[in-house]
Amino acid sequence: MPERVHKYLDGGSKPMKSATTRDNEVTIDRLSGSKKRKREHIDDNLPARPHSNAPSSGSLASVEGLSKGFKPTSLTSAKGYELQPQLTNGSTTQQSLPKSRPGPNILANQSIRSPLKARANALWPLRKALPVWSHASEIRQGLRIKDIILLVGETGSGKSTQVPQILAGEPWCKSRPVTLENARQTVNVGGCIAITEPRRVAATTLARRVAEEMGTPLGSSSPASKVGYSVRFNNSTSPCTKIKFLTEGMFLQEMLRDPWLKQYSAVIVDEVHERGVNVDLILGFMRNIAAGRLEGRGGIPLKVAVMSATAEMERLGNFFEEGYVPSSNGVDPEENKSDGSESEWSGITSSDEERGTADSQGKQPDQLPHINEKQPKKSPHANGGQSEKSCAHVATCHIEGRQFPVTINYTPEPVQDFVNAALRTTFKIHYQEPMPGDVLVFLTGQETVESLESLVNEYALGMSRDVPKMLVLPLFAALPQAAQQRVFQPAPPRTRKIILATNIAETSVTVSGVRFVIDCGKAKIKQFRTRIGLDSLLVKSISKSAAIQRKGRAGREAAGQCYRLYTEQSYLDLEPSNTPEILRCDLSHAILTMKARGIDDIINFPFLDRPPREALEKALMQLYQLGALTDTGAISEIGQQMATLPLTVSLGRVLIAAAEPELDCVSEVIDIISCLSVENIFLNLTSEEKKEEAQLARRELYRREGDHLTLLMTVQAYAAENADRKAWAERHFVSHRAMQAVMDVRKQLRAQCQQSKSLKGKTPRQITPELATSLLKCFLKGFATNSARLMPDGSYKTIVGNQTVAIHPSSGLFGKKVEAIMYNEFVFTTKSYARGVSTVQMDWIGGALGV
DNA sequence: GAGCACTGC
Repeated sequence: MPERVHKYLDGGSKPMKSATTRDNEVTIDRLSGSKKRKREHIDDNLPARPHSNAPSSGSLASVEGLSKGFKPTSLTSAKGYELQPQLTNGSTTQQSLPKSRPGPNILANQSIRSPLKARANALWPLRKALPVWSHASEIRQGLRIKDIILLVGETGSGKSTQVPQILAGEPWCKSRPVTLENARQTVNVGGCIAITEPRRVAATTLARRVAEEMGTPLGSSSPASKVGYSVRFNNSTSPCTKIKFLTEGMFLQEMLRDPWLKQYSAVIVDEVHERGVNVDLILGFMRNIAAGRLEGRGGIPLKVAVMSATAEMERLGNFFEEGYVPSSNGVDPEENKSDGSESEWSGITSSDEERGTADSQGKQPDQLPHINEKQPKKSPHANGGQSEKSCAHVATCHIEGRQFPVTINYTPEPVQDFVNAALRTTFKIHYQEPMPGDVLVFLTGQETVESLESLVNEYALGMSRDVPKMLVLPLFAALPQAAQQRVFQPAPPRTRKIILATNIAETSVTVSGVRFVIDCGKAKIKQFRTRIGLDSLLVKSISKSAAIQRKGRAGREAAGQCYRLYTEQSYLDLEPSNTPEILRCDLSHAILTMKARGIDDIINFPFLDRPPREALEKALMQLYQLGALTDTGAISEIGQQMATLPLTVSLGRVLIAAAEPELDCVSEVIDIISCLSVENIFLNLTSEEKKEEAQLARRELYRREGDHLTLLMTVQAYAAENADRKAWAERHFVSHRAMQAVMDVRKQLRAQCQQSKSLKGKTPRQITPELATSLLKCFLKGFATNSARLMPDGSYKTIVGNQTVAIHPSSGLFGKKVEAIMYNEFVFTTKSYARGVSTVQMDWIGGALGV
């Protein structure tokens, strides 16, 4: 049953009328009722096209002044904190104080001496009003008694900023000297709290905010700073850091140096519901440490807080409880009896095992025999046994969020063309809903965003002059930074912003001012097919939790509305949550990460969601072939080196090979690898004219050996440009933003290779054919299995697997026929493509494969 | 003659 929409102007008595609708009641079923119609048709909800003669009848009473209360928008992080202009240079929080912020008079005397403290005091009432504060003692108490707490907190509960501060003053949160079992030396354990975040912006903005709230300088700006952060390319901590925000990747990197996390008393794992690969690894490591013997920490417990926005409490709870269950085999009898709780937990364990098996069977019909999940635990640590036997090891706490209600509208019939449906809904909202209130449309990709953009703009030209204007703003990751920023700028008066976004707006970016969300119900999702080593990127239905997340974007500042361009039944049929990334990606990097941190038995690692055995074995095999693992499956010296590199396993292997004396091309390989690990550096041009122009401009960069050498030429030319690199990039139709990222990665890799002595300071060399050959042979050390040969019919077939593969049109070798090719990526879109392609000789491939 | 959602070290 479609919801009827009655909307009236703020404070006005007249119904808001659509310029072309006949009455003030509009049902959304018009959306689908006209699905067969061509877009050219002038729908009831659409204004006349400019070239059409249809008069735009109807009037909008008193639209003047509707935008009066319009709230200027600002760039906010995923956490909703305003990003101050000084964001990137990261200092002087006091300068970024908005002048309008009322300072409390009672603190006036202090504020003269310490602006930091004054600011902190001013923020105090805001903090106290956060929903999380009513749970502060519950959280403290939970972690005093137990070592693990699960916090489910909806958006706006304040958990990411407050929980670290709530815990920082706890008696267990201090540095203590201990003597380790095997070593005689005394080390300090604990004192600091780590908070992991999936994204860099979140880590830096949260750190800045918490520093402000605590009245302490941020990070490395002062040796007395208590709050810091650590993200790639930017580490800002002090000797006094007590609370440290890290990206998940950085945290795993720290674990490489210290698997026992000795500097930390607690680890807070934030945004667990997003379920990236890294967070799954962290959860497994945390379970092993928290429930283990803590021998590497001198017996001092590691407190763990797991924070999630969705209530997967039960699963997470079971997951951690299982860590304490002594496995029935391989455990000392003496230790077994020390814990009487085994039988109590067996119920939880088996039910979870059943569910886990059922889950995986849904996707993989012929599953291998069930693998025992339980780690062979030697004994629960000291705290576990002494508290009440009936009490579990995991505390839980539910924190309510702060979200305004959002009305949901479904279509009565399935929608075929969601771009068309989104177009109609956008105008329907624009005509019927009062200002202010921006519209956020979730689409699948650049293509759908751009096509809706031109459609909306086209129809908007035909709107009556009484109607507020529309400002259409595309938003996707590949969009140049300046264009992305437009989304955050306030709209001109009497203008409604229509933001057309990919799922970048679901988590990474928050736009304020949005009161209407249109959700097409689809997204592009990447899936790795283990058997053929192929990555595919396909449009799929989103999950229920993603639909809820999208809906929530309408209710952040006021009550809002969400228009789902699908039926209620389709919503009910959606998968409950996103498939965790670990079940749909290449596992080689994850496994190398585990091996390098001392996990020998991958099959028995505690995965929250266990990848199919086939995927694990495939990844182990790849690592073995690359020389990262020995015959026994232990990590090799090469594997250890690879794990420290911020690269995929294949690229890491190439970089290590480059230092071999007979190849000796580290500097050049770094240049190429930096490009391959960054988004496309060549601008995607749409018009034929521009394309030809670009081809001409890039001619001096082009190398006939293929894309690898072309990238090298480009980096060298860019790096040699000392006058104006931006202008250079523009002249050559190269993305300046991408090149800046390339230079960051290049700098990091060069520093790392200088440290390991594999890179000696050398000036750039002339790229001779001999050097080119060395480089390509070097890349084959990591990519021999990514190679294909030319068949008599002119197609290419992969050497391993005999799959047909075509050279991607973005490659310089597109349409060329050569003996054999090596490629960086094997992707499926409309068909199987090789991207990042160079020509190689068959005997090189044979040599690299060891045939 | 195609087209790439989004993170991260």
